[in-house]
Amino acid sequence: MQIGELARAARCSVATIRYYEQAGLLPPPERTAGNFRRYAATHLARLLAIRGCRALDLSLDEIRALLAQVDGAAPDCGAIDRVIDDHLAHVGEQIRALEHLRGHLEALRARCRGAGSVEACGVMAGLVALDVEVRARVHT
Amino acid sequence: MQIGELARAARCSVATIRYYEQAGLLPPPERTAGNFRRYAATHLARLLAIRGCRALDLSLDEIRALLAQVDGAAPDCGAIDRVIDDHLAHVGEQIRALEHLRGHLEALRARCRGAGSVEACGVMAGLVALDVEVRARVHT
DNA sequence: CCACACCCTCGAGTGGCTGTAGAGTCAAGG
DNA sequence: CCTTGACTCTACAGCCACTCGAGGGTGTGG
Repeated sequence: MQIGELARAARCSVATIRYYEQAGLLPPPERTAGNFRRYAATHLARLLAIRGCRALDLSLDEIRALLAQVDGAAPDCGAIDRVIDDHLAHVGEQIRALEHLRGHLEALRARCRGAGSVEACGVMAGLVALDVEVRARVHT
Repeated sequence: MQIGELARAARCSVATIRYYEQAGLLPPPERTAGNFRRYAATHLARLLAIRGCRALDLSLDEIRALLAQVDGAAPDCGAIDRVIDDHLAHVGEQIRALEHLRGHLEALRARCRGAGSVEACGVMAGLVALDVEVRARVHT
């Protein structure tokens, strides 16, 4: 299987696959005489797992840790669960933060009902007075 | 007011202020004889508005558009509201996506209740079979 | 031999900052 | 006058998870 076929099978771009290889997530495959990458079924399985993790919004670092567990001498199911649990907590936090944010936005929106001029509207004034934490980056 | 004082007043870093200036969000202030930036009250108001927008997770591009409206000859309150509305829709979408994600994570988590070995656990198998769209980037 | 689809590497760009290096400014205290 | 220390300046590199482009090579069908 060459890279384009693998990309189609995993529904990601060719560039992404090469990036994962360089990032140490996907082991370097054999090469043909013409220096093309030639992948085996194991590569597809691993790539699908990586894409599955990405779909769950795990960072590449978290995925690396997971894969290291799987590859390790004594793979531990508990460690995997811990990553999932941590991530679940993290996602819950993000949802809460966004809902908080939505509340602020709605309150701000309610200040203006087509007043016309910016001064009469009050949205800008509301922005200046906003005292919310700037939202935490997704992965930190 | 020099930059450190402004940073404390707006609760952001000095580097962030310089970055906003370079990004064209904050107008370049006067300079002292020693080349230090000297800010006026108008700068603080504008910076607070920018930080308010960032707290609402507006992108710098969106903020630029908002400020251009405010600065323009015929500032239009409707245009401002449209930005807020668009962003509200966007935030709603993000929340929905995250809740969807949480569902998947919980389902995956339920596959393992401390089975012990990775093979028995089934989380990895679930990952490979996951067929979710990789989550859309926040600003695209 | 040519067209065409595919592949290769390398480097730069994205957003919204943060951090570092190396130098300059300024007020207070000795 | 000199030093100390807090503050400031510019310029550049790094973060994440890719994406895009340039400039070339490979492989297959006509």
